[in-house]
Amino acid sequence: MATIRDVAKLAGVSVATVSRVLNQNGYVNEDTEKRVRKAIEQLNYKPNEVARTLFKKTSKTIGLIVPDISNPFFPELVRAVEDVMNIYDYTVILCNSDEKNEKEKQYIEVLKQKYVDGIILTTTELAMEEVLELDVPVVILDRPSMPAFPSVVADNYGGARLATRHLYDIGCRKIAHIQGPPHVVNAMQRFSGYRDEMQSLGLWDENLIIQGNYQLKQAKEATLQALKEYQVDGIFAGNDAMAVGALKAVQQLGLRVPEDVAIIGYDGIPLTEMTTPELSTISQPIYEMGAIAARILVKQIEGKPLEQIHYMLPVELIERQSTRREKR
Amino acid sequence: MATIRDVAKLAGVSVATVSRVLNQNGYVNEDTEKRVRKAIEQLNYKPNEVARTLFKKTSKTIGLIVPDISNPFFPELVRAVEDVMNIYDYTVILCNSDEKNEKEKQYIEVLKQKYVDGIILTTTELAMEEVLELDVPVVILDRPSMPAFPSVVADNYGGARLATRHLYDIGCRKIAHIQGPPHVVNAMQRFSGYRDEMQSLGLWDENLIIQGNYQLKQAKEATLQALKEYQVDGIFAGNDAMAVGALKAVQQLGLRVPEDVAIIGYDGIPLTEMTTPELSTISQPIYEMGAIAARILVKQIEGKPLEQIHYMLPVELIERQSTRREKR
DNA sequence: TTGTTTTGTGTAACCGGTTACAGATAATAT
DNA sequence: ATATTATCTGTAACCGGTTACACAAAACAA
Repeated sequence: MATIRDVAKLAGVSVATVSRVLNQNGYVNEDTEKRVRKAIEQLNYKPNEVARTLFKKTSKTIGLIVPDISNPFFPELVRAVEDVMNIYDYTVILCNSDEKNEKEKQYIEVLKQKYVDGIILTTTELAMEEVLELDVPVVILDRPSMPAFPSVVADNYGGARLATRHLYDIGCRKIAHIQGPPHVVNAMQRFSGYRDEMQSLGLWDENLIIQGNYQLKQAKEATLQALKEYQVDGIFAGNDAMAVGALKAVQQLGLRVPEDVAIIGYDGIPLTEMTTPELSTISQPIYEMGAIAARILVKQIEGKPLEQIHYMLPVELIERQSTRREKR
Repeated sequence: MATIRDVAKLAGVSVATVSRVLNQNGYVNEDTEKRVRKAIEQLNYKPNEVARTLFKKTSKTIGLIVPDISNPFFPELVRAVEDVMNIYDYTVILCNSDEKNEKEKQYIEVLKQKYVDGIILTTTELAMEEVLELDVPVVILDRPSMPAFPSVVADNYGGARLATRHLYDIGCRKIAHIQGPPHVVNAMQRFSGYRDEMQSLGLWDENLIIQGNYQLKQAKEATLQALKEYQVDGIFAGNDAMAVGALKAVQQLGLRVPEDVAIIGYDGIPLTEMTTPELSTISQPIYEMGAIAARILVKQIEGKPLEQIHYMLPVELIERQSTRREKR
């Protein structure tokens, strides 16, 4: 691979001049520039990003830490981040934390050693001291955070109320909630929305809470159990995977969806359109969340002011077959 | 951030000695080493990976190019690669090529400039000169390649014959095939398997070929069309998303699955368990493919010999409700 | 006792860029 | 005509590691 010194020699100039041509700064005579460009062309010279990074302390790379890319919520998010970063000529290092603090810390350490210019974190319970110590711009994505860090989240609480209310509107009165892991903040926010709506409807009953751990299978089993013990005519699942689990449980018991039990999920992943019946859901603007996170990270990196630090994006009720029945 | 020189000063030694301690090579006196380690501890020193990379020309980073991470086949593959690379202390840069040659080339260029130690390519039709020019180890994943490059693929041809034969075995005689994009090699291999099996069964009829472009919606529309024009009692879809499309089309026409039309997909993504009825499919060992690709990339990087260059992994028929009926 | 090998450490060049600084020339102002 | 400023280019230090090489002391061999 040709180096800047090879180019300089071939063009008969110093490396400084070549560097000036490359970075389009400082003064360079037109003819000189032409010679340099020709040499670059001839040698098929590409500047070494690593050398550049070492000196400039900026790598045109960011880290993106997600719990698990194979969880269907994240691919679209990751795609959005990558798309936007690509526009700004940044490259994305993908890390799977499995929600484990230890793994997360290790990744952050490695990312810092590699001089990443910023980090987007989609994570639960990162000890905040760690993050505070970061000398790197950070954006917290999907998971609500401390006020100090820019963040992009969707309106979990409002979405949960919306979902619950929707079930009420179509006639459900025994509305169960399948809850995500207690240590995941957004799961708790969705639970709060459900609880508050149920209370204000005068329907609150804590027996109607089902633990699903954000997993299809666990949600299915827990729902089977719950349906045997309590009467239920509507289920609000904390995410779409669990909604599918609930759907399977209900169908397995020979009940009809939505006639006997209506079901609504949360997230709006493509999967909800693939079931039979298609699942109603609260759709989060997943791509937009990723894109915004990426954009505000770039702004921070470039030292530009953020006109807004916390983004709470609205969610949308998507009404499909699983809750479609005549309103009473 | 502390540098190696800070450590050296604090420990009262030269940078060379510190470097020796860090890399556990050369001779270092026990006491000296202790002093150095203490200094490292005190300063919370972490070596700068970039400086190291510049000198050693190895970055402990690899590039992973996929068509589109939000296509449900890839998250698991990516996860596998990341998991394995993580074990070997490599970091993964994720790139989405959208199957576009131009984007792919740009990524490869950037990756090279960043001194990645290797690249895993999941791509269709990269002009091979580009790859050949790579002075970086490469593994081709999922897409069959030229003999020169190590590759990991599943048995597309065999899987397609298996799927087709399965439909025959459960009694189907008018077996349609929903085909992926003609420029994608694995789509064509699956088609070949279908064709050969149909021919050997004496059932071949080219009217039974449906274009689905690997997309759910297109597959659904095309299937609706096809079902109106021809009689069909079995559908083999080139991937699972298209199988879902077919399922929706069949149900929309008021036909029963599997009684009137049996359906089988391809890939074995989690989605196939979420539909009603659950979809039979040809399951590829997705995680294993990714893991093997990562391992042979590491081997190449470390200069170890590969005991095998081309891996063709077996696929498996997963029989679920969409093809479950009494065999005749 | 002398020669050889092993152990331990430091100096300085190197990886491939960027840029502060200096010096030279050309253009413009006074 | 001289002072000032703008343009152009090169030298060398620097980013933060690694390692070839030199040298000294200790351990061992003859």
